[in-house]
Order: sequence, then structure tokens, then C-alpha cells
Amino acid sequence: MEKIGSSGSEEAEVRKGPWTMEEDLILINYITHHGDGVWNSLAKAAGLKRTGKSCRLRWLNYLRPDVRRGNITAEEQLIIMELHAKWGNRWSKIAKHLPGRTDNEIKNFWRTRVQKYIKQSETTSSVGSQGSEINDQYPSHVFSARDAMEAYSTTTSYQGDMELNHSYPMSSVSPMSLTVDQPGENYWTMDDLWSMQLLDSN
DNA sequence: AACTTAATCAACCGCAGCTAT
DNA sequence: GATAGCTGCGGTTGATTAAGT
Repeated sequence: MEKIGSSGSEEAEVRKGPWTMEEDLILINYITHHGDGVWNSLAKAAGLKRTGKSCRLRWLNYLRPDVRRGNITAEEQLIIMELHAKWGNRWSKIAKHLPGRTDNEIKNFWRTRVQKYIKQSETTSSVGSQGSEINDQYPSHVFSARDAMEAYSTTTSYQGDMELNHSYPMSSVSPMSLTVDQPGENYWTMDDLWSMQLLDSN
């Protein structure tokens, strides 16, 4: 069980919240040398004050070298639409068909972008009574994936070119941890992390 | 410039299923 | 077969950033 930061035995202390760069490096370094899996013991063996769950999530969603970050392409959007229509909210299953994408990313994409679009189309199409059946039954099955894609991509400004060059915001680690003026220095990329890790292991 | 609202995404939580004992 | 521990999944939340007023 997780111990809430109550005073007392520091051995049971469990860190929560955003990961620091040091933690990331420790995790990358450990997995590079020992492999992943058996997350609870991995967390302990690596000396991380994190739950195995947290380590697994961090690795799978962010630190893995093959994780693809940045904008979801039009093809990927279409695949997501189609697979979601087929399987519903089976994010991990859908993610398996999108190499480098994580279930969390797809889930977020769906919830923030697609559902927003769906809501919008609900309000607009429900004015003209025709759309009401769709609206009543949506999510997923009724709505043709292609319809959704078409409408979605034409009604939103998101055309797949935002968030290029995703980098690692220091502020998400600890907003107060760094007070550097140059914005460029507040970021490090996954490439940076991995090169640091490689240096470290030499 | 200050404030508010909306959008985004990383991370946590709870649960279900699987495996080992 | 029962139980415990672990893993993976999906839902949700909270922090941060961006956009609007």
C-alpha cells in the first residue's frame, strides 16, 4: 500500500507526482542494463521511491526509446477512428496498431479532440433534427469513422502540425525547480535524456 | 497587464484478469 | 480451489499552458 507522506519510517516513503530528470535517468539506466518487467522489484532495485506501477507507466508512456511523440498524423487519426468504431475504448488494443503511440496518448487524443468535435457536432446537428439519432447513440459505433474524420479535420484547426518538436518541459517536472530566463534552457528532449544516459553508462 | 476560460497531457486510482504458490 | 501479488487497462484528475476578454 502507498504510504502517504506521514512522518516516520522513510523506507516506506513513496514519491508521487511529476518525474524529475534524475528519476528518469535512473529508470532509463536501470532498464537499459537489466531490462523491464517485474516493476515493483525494479523500482526498489533501481532505488526509486516510486511504485512499480508508476515506473511502468513512465517507461511505457514516455521514456521508451521507440515512443513517438508529437502530432498525430491524419492517417493515425483515421486508424484511431476506425478502430474505435470497431472496438470502443480499447485504447491499448488500438495503440498496438499505431507503432510508437501509447494508449494514454490515444485516449487523451480521443477525449480532448475527438470528443470535443463530437460535442460540437451534437449541438450543431441537433438543431436540424436529422442528426439526433446519431447524437443519441454516439460514442463510436454509429458514427462512421470516415465521416468523423472528414468533419473533424475540416472543423478543427488541428491539422496535424502542432506540437512539432515535442520537448521535455522542465516546468512539468517541478515548476519551481529552475528559474532560468532563457526558455530554450527549460527544455530537454528525450534525445537529450538518452544521450545523457549513454554518457552515464560509459 | 491582469484575469478568466479552455485545452492539453502526465500521472494517479481503482478494478479486473492472470499467474504463482 | 483459494489466496495473494503483480500487471495492464480504462477512467479520472490536477497542473500547466494557451487563448480570449
